[in-house]
Amino acid sequence: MATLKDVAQLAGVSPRTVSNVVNDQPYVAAETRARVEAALAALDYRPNQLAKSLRTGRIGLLGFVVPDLAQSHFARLAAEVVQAATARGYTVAVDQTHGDIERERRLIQLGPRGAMFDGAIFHPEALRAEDIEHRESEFPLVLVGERIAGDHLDHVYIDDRAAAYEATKKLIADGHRRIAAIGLRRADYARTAHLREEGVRAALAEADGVAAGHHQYVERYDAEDGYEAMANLVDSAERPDAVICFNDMLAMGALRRLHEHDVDVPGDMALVGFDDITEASFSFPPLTTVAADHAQIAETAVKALIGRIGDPGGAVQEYLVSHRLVVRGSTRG
Amino acid sequence: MATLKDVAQLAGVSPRTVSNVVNDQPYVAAETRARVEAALAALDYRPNQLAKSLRTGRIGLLGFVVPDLAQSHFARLAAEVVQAATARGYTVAVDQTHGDIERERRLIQLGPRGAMFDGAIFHPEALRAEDIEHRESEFPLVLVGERIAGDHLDHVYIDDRAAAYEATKKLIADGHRRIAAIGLRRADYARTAHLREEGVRAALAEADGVAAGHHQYVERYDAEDGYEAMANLVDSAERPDAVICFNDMLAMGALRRLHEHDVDVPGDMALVGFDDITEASFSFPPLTTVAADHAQIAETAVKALIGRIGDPGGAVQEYLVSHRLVVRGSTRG
DNA sequence: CAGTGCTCTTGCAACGTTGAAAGACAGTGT
DNA sequence: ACACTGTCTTTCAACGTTGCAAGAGCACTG
Repeated sequence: MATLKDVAQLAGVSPRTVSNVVNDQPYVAAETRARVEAALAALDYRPNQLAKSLRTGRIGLLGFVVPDLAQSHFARLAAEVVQAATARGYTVAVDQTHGDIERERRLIQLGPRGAMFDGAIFHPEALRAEDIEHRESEFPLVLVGERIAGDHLDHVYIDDRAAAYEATKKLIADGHRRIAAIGLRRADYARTAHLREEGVRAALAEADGVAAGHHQYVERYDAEDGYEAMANLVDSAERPDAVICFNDMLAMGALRRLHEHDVDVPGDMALVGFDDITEASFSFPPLTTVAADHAQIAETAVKALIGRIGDPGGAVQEYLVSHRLVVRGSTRG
Repeated sequence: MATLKDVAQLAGVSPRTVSNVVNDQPYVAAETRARVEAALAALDYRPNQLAKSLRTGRIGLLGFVVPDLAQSHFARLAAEVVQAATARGYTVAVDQTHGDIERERRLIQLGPRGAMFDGAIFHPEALRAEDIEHRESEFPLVLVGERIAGDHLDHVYIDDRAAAYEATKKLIADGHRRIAAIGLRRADYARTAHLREEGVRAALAEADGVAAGHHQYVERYDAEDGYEAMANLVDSAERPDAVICFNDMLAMGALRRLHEHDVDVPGDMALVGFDDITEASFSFPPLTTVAADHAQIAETAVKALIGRIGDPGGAVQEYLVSHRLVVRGSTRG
């Protein structure tokens, strides 16, 4: 692998001049530039990014850390983050925590992998507010997803309360009269779940003649949990005629249970999810769901992170990203 | 950020000794080690990976390059690759080509991002055999997916021909008598498609009284294409009673078309896909599909790549990974 | 008591790049 | 002839680490 020195020798100039040519500095004589460029081509010179980074302090690498890349919500986010980062000259390294709280704590403190990154975008799963409050590191970090950070870290989020409120309103408008939610959490750090719950309750409280079903608590947020939760509802004496699931995987599981019980969706029961994962549009019926704008989240997070890298001391910011209800076959209308 | 030098000064030893402590070298006196460790803790020393890499030549970073991370097949692969690489002390950087052939060509030659990686795992989309034959770079690269490399690059693949053969055999065994395929490609570089086609034809040729349906050519491999292709089959005079789609997204699109035409699956028509993406288990009915072992592919590719990094000149190898038919509701039996 | 071997520690240079600043040269004005 | 300006080029050191080789101290050997 040719270095600046090799090229310099071949072209008969100093390494510094070669560097100037490579980096398009002014004040290089046309004749010299030509000679150097010939040498560059002859040796097939490619700059050593490592050495460059060591010298300049900028690595051009962003971390993107999620619980599990295989979950389509995170995969789509990752795709958009890579896109947005690439457009700005950064490469993205991915890491998975699998919800391991120790790993997440370490990450918050150190940044991923001994901070071989300029900064990171992090979607925590198990982390709590207090973990973030005690953060000492200066490592540039932007949080996505759960809104647990208080005022301590930059954060990109959607208005979960409003989204749940709107989804519930729509079910009421469609004529449903008993509405349950699947996906509540008891733990007080599960902010997102609580906000969605609030939204649902607010909408129900405003409506006349609409009852709340037996809201279902779950441990994880996967299809299995949705399948189990729906078991409690489908044969209940007070079976709801509409159910809001706090993510799409829960809804997928719930839907499977409904199929097995020959419950017509949305005739007998309407179903709404959250996240708009790709599975949602291929279920039968396709799922009505609250879609955050993945591209906008990614774009915002990357921009925020790069801004933070450039200004480590600046004021912490929150970024609100829009959402919308994607109406498909699992609801009427 | 504290450096070896700072720690050395505080501990009253040379930087080299601190390095020895950090890297657990033998021949450090217990007393010295203790003093250095105290200093390390006091200054919260963390090694600069960049400097280390510059010196040692090993970066600890693997590239993983796919057409589009949002596609669940690639997302799952990515998740497993990250897992396997992490277990071996490597970090994974992800890049997307979106099927851009120029980008893929560049990648084959240079490695991603000016080779700021130790090596890369690459799932090409548009690349052809001749692009690889003319490769000059020594950059450690392992291919996954399309088997286009000939003997020029390490490659991890499944036996597509056998997989398609087995799937077709199963349909025949289930009593289907007219079997069509969706997903054929005209271009001669689309090896995977051709192999699957061969497998289907071989199984059909062996069977008595089983006809081939009108095999469908497609441009891309997405739901839209499957939806369109099925339009040609569903109302045809010679409607097949079973269809093999060369990936799951094609099958998803086909399934949607069947729903719209009120065709019972699998009663009136059975459906088989390839890849076992998560969507496949949540469609209605859930999709029977050929599943490659993602974990095994990832594990094999990472191992192969790390091996290649350690031995750039070694003989090129091919790795065959197992597959199996996941039988779900879209087929009988 | 020189020679040998063992443990522990250090100094130096190097990885490939760039920032800072000085040097070389030609042209211009006085 | 001299200072000054502007263009072009180079020198030097530094980023933080580790490989190499040598040095220091000590005990044991013959």
